[in-house]
Amino acid sequence: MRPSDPPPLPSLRAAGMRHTPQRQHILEVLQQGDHPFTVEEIWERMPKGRSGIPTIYRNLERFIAEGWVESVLGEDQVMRFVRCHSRHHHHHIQCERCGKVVEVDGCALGSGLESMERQSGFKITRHKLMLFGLCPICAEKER
Amino acid sequence: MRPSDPPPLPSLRAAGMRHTPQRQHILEVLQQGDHPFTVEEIWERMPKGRSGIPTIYRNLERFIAEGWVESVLGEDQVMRFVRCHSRHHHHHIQCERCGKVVEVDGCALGSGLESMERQSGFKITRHKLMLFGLCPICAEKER
DNA sequence: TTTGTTGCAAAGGGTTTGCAGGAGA
DNA sequence: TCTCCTGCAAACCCTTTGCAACAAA
Repeated sequence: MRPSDPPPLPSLRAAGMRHTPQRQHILEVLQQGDHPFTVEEIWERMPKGRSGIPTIYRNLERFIAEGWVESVLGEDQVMRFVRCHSRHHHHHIQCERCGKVVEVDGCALGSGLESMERQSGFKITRHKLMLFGLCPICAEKER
Repeated sequence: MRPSDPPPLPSLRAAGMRHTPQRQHILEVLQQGDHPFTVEEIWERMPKGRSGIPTIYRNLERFIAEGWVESVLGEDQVMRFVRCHSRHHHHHIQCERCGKVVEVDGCALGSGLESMERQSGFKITRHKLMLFGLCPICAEKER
């Protein structure tokens, strides 16, 4: 579990991007919230002067390409963006009550993949898994 | 594996819907193709007279509510719709080359879920998994 | 100074809504 | 006949594009 160990902000420079306040802010917003944000939510949280929506879209696209951010389509069919803590294979679990998201390293599928390959005859190359449930705090309240 | 055992067309009547040619056709299109279709692709395949796009959206929404159809967002960020063969828990595997989709009954996660629960502290209640790979035919060509 | 970035405005494109006419039962 | 359903057109809304001004290095 890694609910409270934010990774350092990635180096824009190292990824061949110029450092701009807008990029810094987008990453900070995603960094600080522990749940996915819509583009509009990110925009609302941008400091004074409020950057343009297109800037946010353009940068999210680059951050996703770098593996710093991931997009998830919620049940409400709205696209949201989360900061990826790990660059390795991982999955996100979102709390259905408070929206909090944590990352789980590694893959839950394991031998399940082989069984699905046998069943289907397919050679499985990649997958996208989104998990939903109750975080420890909300689970406690539920009882 | 169940690539070629289409379920009977569901009973519109039993679901409280009137039987209309449009509904029949939408279900038939999804039934016959073994891969997800965009709304436009369904529309192109509608017999003579071509129904309206809104009709397709409205009906897909109802079919999804009935569990007859599932929506999947492809890697190209386009929404597609597939016929669900099973009403039980299942996953779809899509061939990255030919687009064919098959269903795998049951769940590949199994004990992986418990491990993720332990790791995260979350109580996992549901998940959405999309698998990609190569179908037997395309895998053969690949070699 | 050079070139990548931003912001604005407008275009784009998929999806939804309102409403009157039409079809199922 | 009574509703439900469809089709059209328009509205919506999220996302992308073009372009000139701006700022990082």
